[in-house]
Amino acid sequence: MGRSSQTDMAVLGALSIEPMTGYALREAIRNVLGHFWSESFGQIYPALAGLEADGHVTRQGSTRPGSSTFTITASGRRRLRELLSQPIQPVPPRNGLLIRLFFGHTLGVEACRSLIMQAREQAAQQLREYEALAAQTAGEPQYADAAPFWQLTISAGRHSAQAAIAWADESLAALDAVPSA
Amino acid sequence: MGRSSQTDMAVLGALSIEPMTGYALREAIRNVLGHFWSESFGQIYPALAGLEADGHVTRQGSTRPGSSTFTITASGRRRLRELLSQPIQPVPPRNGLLIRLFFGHTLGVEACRSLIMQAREQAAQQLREYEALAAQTAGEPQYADAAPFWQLTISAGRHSAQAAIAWADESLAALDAVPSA
DNA sequence: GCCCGCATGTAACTGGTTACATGATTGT
DNA sequence: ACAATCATGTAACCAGTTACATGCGGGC
Repeated sequence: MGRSSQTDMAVLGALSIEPMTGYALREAIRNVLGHFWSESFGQIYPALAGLEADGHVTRQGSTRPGSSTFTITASGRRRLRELLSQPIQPVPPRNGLLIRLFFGHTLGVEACRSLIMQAREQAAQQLREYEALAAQTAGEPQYADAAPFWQLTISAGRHSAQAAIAWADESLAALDAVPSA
Repeated sequence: MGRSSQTDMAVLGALSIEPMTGYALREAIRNVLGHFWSESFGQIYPALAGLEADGHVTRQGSTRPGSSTFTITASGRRRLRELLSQPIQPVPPRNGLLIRLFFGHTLGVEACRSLIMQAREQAAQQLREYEALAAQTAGEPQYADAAPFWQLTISAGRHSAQAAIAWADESLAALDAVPSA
């Protein structure tokens, strides 16, 4: 199978903004939703095929490779609203950084310090990307009614990156007080 | 199968603090690591069996149900250090809240507002739990050398919850400026 | 005697990733 | 001509969850 309502939601959502090929869809999900969502390659095409069978999307151009774009239908928009309204599926947490720090006494203070610095740099990098993204989003008048919502997601990323940086600085200072084995 | 080095890391880590039964292990992972890690029931026992076969843990008491506790061996501790030193496996993001907000124009302003308020309350609840946890951790002298590291993970949770609250408040204000369809 | 919590395990299923296979188009 | 990129798909595999099956021991 490899088709879940989660994937359907992302695919229909992307197509609700503009019609695309499957390939472009994959790029759009990576580049635009990438900061908070991901779909693997092998899910998008089966999802599109299923959505087409259900009449939620139609295929323009031939079935033959190289040219077909997918367009969302009215029933597809209805389905999208339905999917968006479903309760959020909680994801079981799996934070590779925090579990290593939790066992930091075993891992060693120096390794912990280096992990935290690494995390700090990643967050700083993300922060720069969010700033760029915010500016870019503000400058595209054709998506005026969706833009405020996009800004919410960018703002979430910014807050979380800033929190990560503040935490990292605090933590590095705290580690200085720990006897380094 | 159902056995990954990730699970081994969590199991060995927990047993490095004190010997436990498989059942207690599950509880410990849920209650103590729960804020940033999870292992499902069906993974723990196969992992224990595998670790026993590899000589990383030993079983005290009989094989018969009801009484055996697992203890980490010297080779288990070595293996744990090895696992903790491995590069962090990046988890593909799947944020159910942000993807709904991204398509907020389709979902509707009111539904978005309600999702954000929900998220805010969850974060506030978590914040209270972290405060309690921090106090509790500080008051247990037998784990004195591990406690500073545990505080790091609690601090991470606190920062992230605080960021979520600040973001939610900002976002609710921003939504007031959006024409409510 | 019965139910509940502790304890150990297995089997089936699902969701998701990776790698593979194929071919068209475009630019150098 | 050759490489890179666009494009569509499938098959095999893996990780993780859920539900099921079983039994002991203690309290009501």
